[in-house]
Amino acid sequence: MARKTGSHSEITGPRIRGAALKLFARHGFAAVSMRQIAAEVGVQAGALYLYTPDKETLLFDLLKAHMDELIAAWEEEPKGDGPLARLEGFVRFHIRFNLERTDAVFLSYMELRNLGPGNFAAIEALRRDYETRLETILRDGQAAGLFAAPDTKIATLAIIAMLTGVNTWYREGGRLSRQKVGDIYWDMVRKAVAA
Amino acid sequence: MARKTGSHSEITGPRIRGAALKLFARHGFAAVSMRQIAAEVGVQAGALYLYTPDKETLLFDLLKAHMDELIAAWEEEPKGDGPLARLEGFVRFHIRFNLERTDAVFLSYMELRNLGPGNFAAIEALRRDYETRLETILRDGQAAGLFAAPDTKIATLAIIAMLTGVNTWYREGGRLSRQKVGDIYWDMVRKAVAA
DNA sequence: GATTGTATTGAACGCGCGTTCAGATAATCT
DNA sequence: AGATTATCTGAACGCGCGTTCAATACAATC
Repeated sequence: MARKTGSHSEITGPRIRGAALKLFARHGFAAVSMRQIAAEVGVQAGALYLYTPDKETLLFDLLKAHMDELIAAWEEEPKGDGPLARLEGFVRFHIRFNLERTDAVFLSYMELRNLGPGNFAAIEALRRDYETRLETILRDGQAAGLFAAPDTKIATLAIIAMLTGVNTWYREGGRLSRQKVGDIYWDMVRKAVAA
Repeated sequence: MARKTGSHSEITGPRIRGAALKLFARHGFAAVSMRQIAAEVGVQAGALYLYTPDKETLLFDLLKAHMDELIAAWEEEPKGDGPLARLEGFVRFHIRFNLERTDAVFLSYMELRNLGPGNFAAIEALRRDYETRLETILRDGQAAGLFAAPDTKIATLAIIAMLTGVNTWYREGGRLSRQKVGDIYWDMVRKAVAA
């Protein structure tokens, strides 16, 4: 036996990444075996090595792709006029984007420790890159006298932690719509850094 | 060979829990073997089973003890006069307590998924218990017209996520003292829920 | 319809896993 | 001093791990 009818690498590759993302997020990187991922896709474990050199690289590729997409999506987001509108845009964007990729967000916060030093540094750099975009907004607002955060670096980390926390409790079809969640968090963030 | 001079269960038990806490936090529950824990303590793997029925229970006991201590410590904290002082007390307490137990906090947020349903529910209940204590403060302040959070339940989760985030970046001997960190976060929280 | 190249299988590799338990040793008790 | 009890060792159990690779089946091309 070998390849089944209609199988192609353009299909199997993404399916492997999708299965790995789902299983890693659900059970943790170390708790998921290559055989489980293969079973989810419907191939034998050996076939995975046509698409990744090893298990850690599979994880790294998922994290790297997520961070790249996060930054790219923010770059394509329409920029508001002035720091206040830009901050509102960031708050709503971050919540919206993260709620659409709960597995990848979970992975990014949980499994960095399973990367070797080089891979770890690469993801960390992307994270700092993203954070800097928020901090720039805060500093601009501070300079314009619109904000009065006691420390823009800490405020950046505090806001991101607060917004990312939405993923831990939000459930589709719950008490609040995504729109309303955005409204609530924007209200709190706006006041927290207000002059 | 068997027991070495001066070995006692009152010493080995805590040492096992300490080693497990450190290693689980560092590498993740699934990535740490019973043999590694035993090696850290200086005994053979079999000896661990004098102190825990299995690996998952060892994790559960660590998480349970942490949550119990968190709630007990908050109960013993001097209560401020009125919602505003109580909220300030909570903010400063949460940061201080969590910074003193980084490993346990990390575990509590990362490894819940490695518990069976019953153990998971027990820890979740304790977490909700702790959260309720903050929400009560917010609701009291809201009733007194001191606060104007758009949604006390969400504000509770947002504040806790923001405060717990301190553990991800704070380093001893860094730019900011613990006191200053408390000041900064209290400023942001106070304004975020202000009327 | 034969040839070529790609995608996949299935078996195997050495290794470490969680857990059990009979036996050995040190501390304690009578 | 001798018996008892608490503590720990060391070997073993079956099992699944990540990874490799020759063999193989299919698709595409000629």
